[in-house]
Amino acid sequence: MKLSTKGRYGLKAMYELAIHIGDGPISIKYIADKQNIPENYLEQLLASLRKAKMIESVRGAHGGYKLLGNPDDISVGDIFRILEGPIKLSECIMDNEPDYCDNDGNCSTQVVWRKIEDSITSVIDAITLQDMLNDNNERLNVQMTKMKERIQK
Amino acid sequence: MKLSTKGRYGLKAMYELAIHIGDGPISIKYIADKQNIPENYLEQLLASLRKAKMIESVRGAHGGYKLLGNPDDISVGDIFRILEGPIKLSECIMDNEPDYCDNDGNCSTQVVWRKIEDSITSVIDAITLQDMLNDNNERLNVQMTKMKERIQK
DNA sequence: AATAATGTTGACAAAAATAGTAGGGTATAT
DNA sequence: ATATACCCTACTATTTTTGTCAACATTATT
Repeated sequence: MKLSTKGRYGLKAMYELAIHIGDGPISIKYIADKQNIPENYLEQLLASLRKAKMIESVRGAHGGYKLLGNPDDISVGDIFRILEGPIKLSECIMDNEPDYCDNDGNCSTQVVWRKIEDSITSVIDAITLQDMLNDNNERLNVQMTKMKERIQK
Repeated sequence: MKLSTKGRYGLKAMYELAIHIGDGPISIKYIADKQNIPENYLEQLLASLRKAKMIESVRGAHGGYKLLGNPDDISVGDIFRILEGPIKLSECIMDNEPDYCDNDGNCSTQVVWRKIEDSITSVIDAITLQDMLNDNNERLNVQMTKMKERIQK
């Protein structure tokens, strides 16, 4: 079980935009370089995010992308659902064939899938871009403190 | 984000074996029919589970498979890890290149992956085959009660 | 007005993973 | 013996993922 690059690249790109919020539009090229993502591929991901109104684009020279909305209001789940589709590990056959359910192990496994889905959903919906920025700041602070201590010796 | 058929088929098969625990060996064909899985494909999955000592096989006529161990001791996580590999949504570049970490958004996203992984792991390790059997019994009981009520009217 | 930087779009293609098939072998109950 | 059933390996088809490319549209700058 692993995540596709869409989700990974997408989150990195959005995080990069969150870092540079207020800096004017950020170009695809910059994000691609910084986060090591193929430029032309990233282009497609950003297109999806733009259509979903999560970012906006500025065309022409000095153009690029900006977050649409506050890092506090954008969750990892929002991004994933756009790029990876809904969190659905397995279809219930009942969805398509309402009259049929053999009830023989299928419902039992469905319960399992649903529990996993719910767990993933609650995690990704709880993390916002702002949370990621905060986490990173904290991590940097810890590093700083360690370095200072080492210098003082 | 979805699960591969390996995990889905595998869990169904193991559940089927759990239902028939104590009944003597259950054949691939029976499981395949019951759970609607291609027989030859299921064969491969069961081979993996056997090599992992989760089930044992009896060859020859009237042969088949049996759970090795108690439904209480077999978790969904155990099954998944055999069939789908480890729950690792993304590699940390540090794993391969210990000297390098650009620390620029990568660690921040890593934290996210890890949280999701942990959440999934804790769910699938908490559910055993016995839990699934119990859930199913409960579901059947509820249905029974409803039917009785309807008949009494 | 010309140019360069940048996003837009849609089609195409390579690579990898997934899912399934096939067939010849081996063991065992009857 | 024969039928049943697991064992193993190789192959193939399909789908998904991961890109690549090229022609185009928009805008800042000179």
